Amino acid sequence: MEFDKNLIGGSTVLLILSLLEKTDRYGYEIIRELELRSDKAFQLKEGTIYPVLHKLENDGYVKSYKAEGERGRARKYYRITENGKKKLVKEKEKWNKFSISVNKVIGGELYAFN
Amino acid sequence: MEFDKNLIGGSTVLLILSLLEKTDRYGYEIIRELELRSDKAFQLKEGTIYPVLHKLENDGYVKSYKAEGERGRARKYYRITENGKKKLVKEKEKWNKFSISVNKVIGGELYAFN
DNA sequence: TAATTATACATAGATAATCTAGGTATAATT
DNA sequence: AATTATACCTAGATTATCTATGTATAATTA
Repeated sequence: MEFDKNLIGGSTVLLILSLLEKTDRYGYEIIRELELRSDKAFQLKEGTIYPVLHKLENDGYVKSYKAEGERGRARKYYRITENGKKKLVKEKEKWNKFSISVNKVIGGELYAFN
Repeated sequence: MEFDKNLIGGSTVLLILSLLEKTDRYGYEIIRELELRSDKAFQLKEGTIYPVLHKLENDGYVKSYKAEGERGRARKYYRITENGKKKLVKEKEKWNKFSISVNKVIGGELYAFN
């Protein structure tokens, strides 16, 4: 496949970086946000998201910092880096090519944002 | 995730059944056809496609039969079954929900068939 | 005519993404 | 005091795809 598993097997990197593009967020929040925005289609597990965030930080695409929340335990916020923004552009391009290709094969409906 | 890995990790089942919906095909042909239709975006390996076809047959979604080709070794054609057609409908629905959700999260462009 | 190439099928083991299942820590609610 | 919600973390299981290799047949090339 031309698409690596980060996209096909997992669009998680694309989704996480997309959220971080607009504002800093913490892991737990990302899960809730994805659930909300996707109408419950995305229900990422904590066991999925935290290792991905660690890898993203390790790869230099995001940078974390600690901050207190109103409730519960202290939060670890993630901010997208310049490299992360470049990565996001590439991931979006891959997703576009991938989804267009799938639609070509399966018959090609039209999908609008709403 | 609501989407099982057959879709997220692999849209192969969706792609293969979509091709078989129109006409019977053999494995090697499916690889070439996907490559062609996707403008080289999909370049499935034989090590991927044959095990998937075997599983699809085992699950009753396709049925195979032998036939001679013009060149090379004898071909093994696959025909989609009634259960396979039902499966395809579900896989398409999942793909639609998935791609719409991704587009909502990443900003929502519009993707047309062409 | 011998070697190579293209076609065509097949499988074992490696790799990697996600999930399961457990754990820790803190504050609010019951 | 116990439970619930928030918030983080990781080890191991599961599974999809790829890598690598092998077999078989016919056409092409040297």
